[in-house]
Amino acid sequence: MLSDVMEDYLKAIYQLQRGTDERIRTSEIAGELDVTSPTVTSMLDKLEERELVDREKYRGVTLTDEGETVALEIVRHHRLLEAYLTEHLDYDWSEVHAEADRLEHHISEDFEARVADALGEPTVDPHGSPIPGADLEPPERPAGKAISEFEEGAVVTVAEVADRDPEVLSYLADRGVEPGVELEILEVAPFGMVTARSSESEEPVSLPETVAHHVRVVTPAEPDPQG
Amino acid sequence: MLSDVMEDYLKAIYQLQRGTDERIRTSEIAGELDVTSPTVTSMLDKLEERELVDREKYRGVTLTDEGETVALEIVRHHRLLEAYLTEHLDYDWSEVHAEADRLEHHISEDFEARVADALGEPTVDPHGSPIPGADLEPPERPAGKAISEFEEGAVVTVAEVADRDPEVLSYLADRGVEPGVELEILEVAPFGMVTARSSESEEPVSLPETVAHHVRVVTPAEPDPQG
DNA sequence: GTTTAGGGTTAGACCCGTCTAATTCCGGGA
DNA sequence: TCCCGGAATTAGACGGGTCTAACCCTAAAC
Repeated sequence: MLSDVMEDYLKAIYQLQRGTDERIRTSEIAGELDVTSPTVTSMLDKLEERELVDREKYRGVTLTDEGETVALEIVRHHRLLEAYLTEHLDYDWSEVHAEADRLEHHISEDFEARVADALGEPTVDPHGSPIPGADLEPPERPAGKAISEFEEGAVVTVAEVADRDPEVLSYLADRGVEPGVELEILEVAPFGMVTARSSESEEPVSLPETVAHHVRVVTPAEPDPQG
Repeated sequence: MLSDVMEDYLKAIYQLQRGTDERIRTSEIAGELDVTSPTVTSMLDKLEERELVDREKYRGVTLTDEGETVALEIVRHHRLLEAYLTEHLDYDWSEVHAEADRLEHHISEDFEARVADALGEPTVDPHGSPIPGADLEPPERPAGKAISEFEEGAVVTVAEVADRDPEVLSYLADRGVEPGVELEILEVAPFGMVTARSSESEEPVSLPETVAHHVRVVTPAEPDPQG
């Protein structure tokens, strides 16, 4: 009987925690959900009360196993919806996020199962992000590394584009940067900007640091390191 | 900027108004939505404030044109979802109502349009209820008449089964009472119970008054009176 | 070891949707 | 016409989720 809002907090904490083992701080959550810090504090009180987060006052929170399970359920809904909308309702890769956000709290278990079935139990969504399984076990770490960690001249394959801004996604899609595409890295500027060329396009793409940060790639030699 | 709850009230008023021109009374809405009368009164204050209902204190409400438009939008969502779930996600006719209720407030205009397109712009849902058009003009009255208004021996075609209880719907579906099926009326008891036999089944079905009330039928001679 | 900047928490308020208890209105029967 | 039962409204409370203003803690700089 968690509210939609509580689920949003748990999901936000999960996303912020992604990859790291760090505690998540009040202000990060506030930024993610676009609310004020006191609002977050009071919600953390409630989540702690329900044993969905572990808390150290003034030092941030971690999800408990139970909290993580709830978050994974929401993430599973979100990513299944993204996949379904893309596959069966002709949505574009760049448009699905907002719709999935609207719906993720409101589908039944039955709906979830039917959608998963219609898609053949997929394990990644259209952005290349892993879809948690029906067992809600925490999935392996995301594939690959941020593109900015590679050197000039490297040839890599896009594994995941985790940005959520439709404008950014359209920009990338227009230039052939999407999961599965091969990229040659042309330049890595000291301030984190990456320039690359997709094998399917003449025009190079420039990815400012904030964007590059969301583009994860694997090398052909190391197709999926799994952590 | 209407809340989900406000939309629920408008939809409830619309459904209760269906067919009639009567004002809808506080207690009817309370019963429909399973809240108390004072709760309804206070919500009616807000809806009146926003000019979504016309109100006469102590005498019930009517939807304004604007209120009706909002209600029609929700009803359109609901019935498109029912049709989509039945057609593309293998839901049974009797199961779709609850899922559509969950989702109807949370789909975008874009989603609505894509679903309508995927279905070929349908005009009735799986229960035979008319789906309001994208223009949100008030649709014609429902087809046909309640089955209890016919006499013994009449042969009629089921146009609509507007009940929402999955148990009732399963009962009817099991005995072949669904839109499009031909029925021979065997008996109409004075207390409103109707017994009939579908052309596809040996067993007659008995419909208690509360169920019969939701089963609307047309005669072959008068296939769709449209009001 | 002190100071201090900046994020975190507490205090207190507000709106929404709901409830129960008390009051008021409406309409039918005498 | 008056009364009365049933329905509607008003009054007041509450929990959820949010805010602003004020205060407090932490950690880094000195």
